[in-house]
Amino acid sequence: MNPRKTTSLILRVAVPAPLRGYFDYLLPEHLPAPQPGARVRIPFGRRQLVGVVFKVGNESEVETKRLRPLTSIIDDTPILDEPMRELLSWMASYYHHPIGEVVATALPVRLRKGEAAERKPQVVLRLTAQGIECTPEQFKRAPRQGQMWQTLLQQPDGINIESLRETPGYNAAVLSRLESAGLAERFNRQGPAPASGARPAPAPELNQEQAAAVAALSVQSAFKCSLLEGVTGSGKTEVYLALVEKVLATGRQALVLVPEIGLTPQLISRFNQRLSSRLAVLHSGLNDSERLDAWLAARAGEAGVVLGTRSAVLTPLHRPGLIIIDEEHDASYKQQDGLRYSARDVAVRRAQQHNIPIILGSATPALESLQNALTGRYQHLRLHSRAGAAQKPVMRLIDVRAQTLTEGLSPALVGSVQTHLDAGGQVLLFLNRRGYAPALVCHDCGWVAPCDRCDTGMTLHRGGRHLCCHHCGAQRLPPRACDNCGGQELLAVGEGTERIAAALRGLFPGVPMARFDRDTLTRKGSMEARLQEVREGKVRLLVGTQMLAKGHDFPDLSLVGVVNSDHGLFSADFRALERMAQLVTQVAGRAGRGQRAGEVLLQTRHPDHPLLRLLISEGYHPFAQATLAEREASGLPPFGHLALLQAESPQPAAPPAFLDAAAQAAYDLNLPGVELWGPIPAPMERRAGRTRGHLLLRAQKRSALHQLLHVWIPVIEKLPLARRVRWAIDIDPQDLI
DNA sequence: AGCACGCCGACT
DNA sequence: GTCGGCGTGCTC
Repeated sequence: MNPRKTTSLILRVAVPAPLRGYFDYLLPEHLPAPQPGARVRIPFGRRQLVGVVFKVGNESEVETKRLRPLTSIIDDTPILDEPMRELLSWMASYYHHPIGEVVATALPVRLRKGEAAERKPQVVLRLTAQGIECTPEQFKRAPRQGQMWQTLLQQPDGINIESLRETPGYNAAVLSRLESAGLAERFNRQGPAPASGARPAPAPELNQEQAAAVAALSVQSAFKCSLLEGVTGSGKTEVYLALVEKVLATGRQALVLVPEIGLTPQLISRFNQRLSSRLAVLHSGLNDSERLDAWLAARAGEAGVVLGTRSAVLTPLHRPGLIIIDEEHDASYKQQDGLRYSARDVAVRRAQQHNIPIILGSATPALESLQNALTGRYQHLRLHSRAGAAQKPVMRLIDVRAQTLTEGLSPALVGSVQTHLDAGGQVLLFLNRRGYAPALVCHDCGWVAPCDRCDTGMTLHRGGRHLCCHHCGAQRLPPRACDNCGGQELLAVGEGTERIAAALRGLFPGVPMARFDRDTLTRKGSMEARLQEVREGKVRLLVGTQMLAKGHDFPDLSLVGVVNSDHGLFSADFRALERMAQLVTQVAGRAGRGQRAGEVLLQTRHPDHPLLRLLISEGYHPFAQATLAEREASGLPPFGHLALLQAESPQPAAPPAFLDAAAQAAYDLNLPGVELWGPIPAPMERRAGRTRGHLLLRAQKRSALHQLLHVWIPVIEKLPLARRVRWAIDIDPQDLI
């Protein structure tokens, strides 16, 4: 079709709808031409939506008479700059996702709704001249006013009312008394708070390896991807801080991404204390206006450092200078619904676009990243030694096959726990399974209490008095008798953290213990409080799931016991073993970070598994290299590329029918270089009342895969069966479940 | 996704 | 008689 030209301007707009492609609009004569990157209000069907202009021109594929005029222009300056628009269109084409939805995920909610891209004025309280001249004696009979006065006296530029509310001893009445006495006043401040003036804390001296890494990385200013592979405790964060410092000194910004679980108040305050520049923190706890504020501060360049989780990769930067991805292997960088992007991969693309260096850091790199480092595509830097006096922990396997277990614990493990407790150490037992027991089983016939809506059994909680499905959240009371044979003897089989904790209470009475899992840590901040108790030594025994595996420093922890190391050894998901090795290595890294030598014991029923043995005796890196060889032999990532078409529906017949039609459509396209694996039922076929199916696509060359997807997806979309299922395409899928 | 249109079952 | 069920079509 020939593009049609018109005399009036035509705007190509990304519209927030699950439809592929841009939509064109006419510019009404009374309006000035908006800049690319500006938001506009547009009529869409019977609705008014907020879209972003991507192109201003005079041609369209659509007949001019079918084009509608836009309603109004929201921004007179672009809200998304050119590199960001390019990144977003790259994401739309790479992840085969509608551009309008990609753009929407990059915008804070308030901007999505069309609100002005302005920082809301902050209400600030400061002392008046009269207030500054006060003396402590004047507050003798009003101690709470005195306390507030002291606080304000230390901040001559004033304190944001919002943050004042969170300071200890805040009281609205006290505040208004200071104001009515003319000692304090409120005013509105637009824009950034002046720098605190506090001097950053001095950097500790780097060891030789850290210094070498900093030296190697800080000479780069153009695009270069580096893998910083440093064992747990080797002090990667110090390397990051030194590099961020250097980037800040050149007047540029650093973007630092951390896993969801790693963005702790501890980490934030460490960055705050060590860096002179303002820090913008982006995490899930922010409300809409805080998020907009951080976003705008980053875009304006007021924040020198942007620290955030996955979605922070799309934060606009005024003068980008460096990107760091900490724990780059972490699964939380991959979004699992909607736009299924990998923040790590998007970050690499972004660094390339800005022509700036990017650093991927991990003790247990993803095999994809490791392979890139081994082939020389990435610069490979390694930190072998632990910082300070810490030593490498000793790892051993415990064969539990011929042992009598007490609630899943072997005599050898229990004995070691006792030894370490006697020696004054702390002990952590790790088990990646919460609840009391993973199954309720009939002693007579072997029936397992199932979830009604999923193909799985229910987990027992509260000492066995409650059943809960970990996949759909369904809850009910345990049956009194077997549904199958009526047998009265129902047994709790297997162990969860709750049961291990109960067992330890019996085995080590009087030893203070804490359990860390989603069931015991519901409130925000309760994790921090409990961790503080651990650091103070008030807790000697720790039981927990993977939320304990990462990032936390426990100087007195001397023994880590992995209750069950066999998760992932024989899984349907080819990545399960890699993830298990990462988790085991991470949790093992908690031991022996202080002066004590650490010991790590892993209970297993497969002590002869070659890769498990390799991991225990040689460590993660040799394990990863051996696993890479296996992947190469089978053509799996990183030696081949995958895309996954998923479908689900409450009607069991719909997903396979749709996937069959989709597979047929792919064969009909007759494009070479792509293998179709399936359709097959998903490993857990029914989940939350929906039946799920998979069609996996594999190609040796990424380009072949994307060529197929490019023509195939528009065909799938129009399949009549597509309306009967919920379907999604996942590029570079992480979880095949 | 939304939203409207359109054609068949049980009810104020 | 109509209120409303969800199949189908459309959005520059």
